Amino acid sequence: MSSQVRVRFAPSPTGYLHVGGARTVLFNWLYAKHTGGKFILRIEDTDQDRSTRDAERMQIEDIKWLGFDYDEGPEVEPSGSQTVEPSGSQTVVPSGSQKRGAPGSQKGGPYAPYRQSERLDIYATYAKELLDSGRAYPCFCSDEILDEKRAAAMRLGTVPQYDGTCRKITREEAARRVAAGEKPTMRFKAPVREYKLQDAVRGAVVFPPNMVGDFVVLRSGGMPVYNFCCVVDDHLMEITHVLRAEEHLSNTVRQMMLYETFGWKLPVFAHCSLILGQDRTKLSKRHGATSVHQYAEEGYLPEALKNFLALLGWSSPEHKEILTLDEMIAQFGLERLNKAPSVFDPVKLKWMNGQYIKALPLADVTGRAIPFLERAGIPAKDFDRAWLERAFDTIRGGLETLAGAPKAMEIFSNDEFALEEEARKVRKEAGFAAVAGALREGLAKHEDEKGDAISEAEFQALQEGVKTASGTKGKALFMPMRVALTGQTHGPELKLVVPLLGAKRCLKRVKRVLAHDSV
RNA sequence: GUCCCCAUCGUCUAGGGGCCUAGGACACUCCCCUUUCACGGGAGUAACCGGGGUUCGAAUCCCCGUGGGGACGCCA
Repeated sequence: MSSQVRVRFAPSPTGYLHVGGARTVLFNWLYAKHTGGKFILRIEDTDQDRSTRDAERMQIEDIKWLGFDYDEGPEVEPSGSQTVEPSGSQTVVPSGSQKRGAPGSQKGGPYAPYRQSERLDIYATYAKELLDSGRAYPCFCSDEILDEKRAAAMRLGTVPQYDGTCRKITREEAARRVAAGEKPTMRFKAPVREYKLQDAVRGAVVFPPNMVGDFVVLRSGGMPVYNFCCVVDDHLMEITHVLRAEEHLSNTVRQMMLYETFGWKLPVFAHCSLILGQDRTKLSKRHGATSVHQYAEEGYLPEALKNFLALLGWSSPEHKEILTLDEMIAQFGLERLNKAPSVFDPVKLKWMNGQYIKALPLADVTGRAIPFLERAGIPAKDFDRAWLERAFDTIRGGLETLAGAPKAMEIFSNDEFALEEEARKVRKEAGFAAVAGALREGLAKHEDEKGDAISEAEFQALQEGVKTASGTKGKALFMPMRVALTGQTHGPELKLVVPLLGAKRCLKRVKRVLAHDSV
């Protein structure tokens, strides 16, 4: 039980969830599922200027849209979910019968709260411990002086780091200055020695002595800072593996110092390579679409996005490209994490999304396309569902995103279509009138005798009639019919389109195209 | 600038001393299927950053160089 894997995703709620974050969630989540461990969501909102509840809500929404559930986190209802017992010391309470406040049933999970802004008293305790033991000290240096010194160090070609000026200040003097209204930060006395990290993806990483100076653990307002909270929380929440992006690699030495002074066991660190934009710099907003939300809106499927992201920095031991979630869970491991950074290729994502649109159960994808159709003014919700699915099935093969559905579905939804450029040329061709005319007669006759419904076979028979009546065949027969029926020179097979449209609408369309000026 | 990390087709990657005249996928080109478009199938173009070692043998191991990235915050 105590050896159970516990991983976490710890975003700062300062904006949407971006694809890099999404991949980090994915890897953590996969690892938890793979090992039968727990996946925890922790909100790192100690930067009060930038963190918002709105952003937090958005990120959680995106995480859920992607299909990730978490075992512990803010606002997780404890009943019904298999919440873990802290240190395995509690008895398991049957789900549903837990009382609020009972051990192991706190809101969100046994290590609640999961929002750092709600854990301030915890950090205060540990900060005090550092101060009392002389491992940290108040620092009264102003921003201006610090900035100046940093700039000077850069110019000199050394690592800009705090010079320890305030280490010399006595407790008495510090107390006096605080009483006088000064607001110090609290700095941790960084030990000067080499630190060796055994990283699960990088291998042995050596941080030389003097790599970092005394760093801030408490802001002047008393608010703790990332490196400090992260360590305290990971320890308290019994996180066993820290899977995060490489940008945190050099932070790790600071965190190791903290683990060391508190005498806490280090979790396993796994720093995966970054995702880069086309220009090979860290993927960011200026590279275009980078938020998960944006991809959702553009008609990408969460399955496709997950699959694509999984292959950025990880590869399947079976060398597969298209993997189901279950396959990913079964095959995921830290050993196959790639050290080299990878460039995000939106073209391949698109391709993969198309693969999923084609492969997912028809009823499922059709359902997901409906909002896109509705948004484009196609009242898909009102259509007969079976009919909609059949229609969607004829066009899904050509779709790369769901956002393309409205345009593709127009062939079925819009009887008042305008002729495309190429279609106009076809209409001007000599044989057009004969074919379209024969088609009109055939459709009128069908409607007269058999009504609106027209089967695939019936349409093909009708087509034979048009063929003989117009004396055309092949493309000369086929293109005019397509144009008269759809206004386009391409699209799904007519024998599939016509039965879906019905004789009546087909007739109406042909008549309209035949009346030149109307289109 | 300093420190850390990284280096296989344009991109994602396989490979971890002989199986490599380097495999797959996206993209691109061509062909086939198709009375359209797409889908699908087939073929093709295209890579081990450079230099030194180690070794009978290096894409693979070591060193140096070069290139790229990241970090150097009272951001995370």
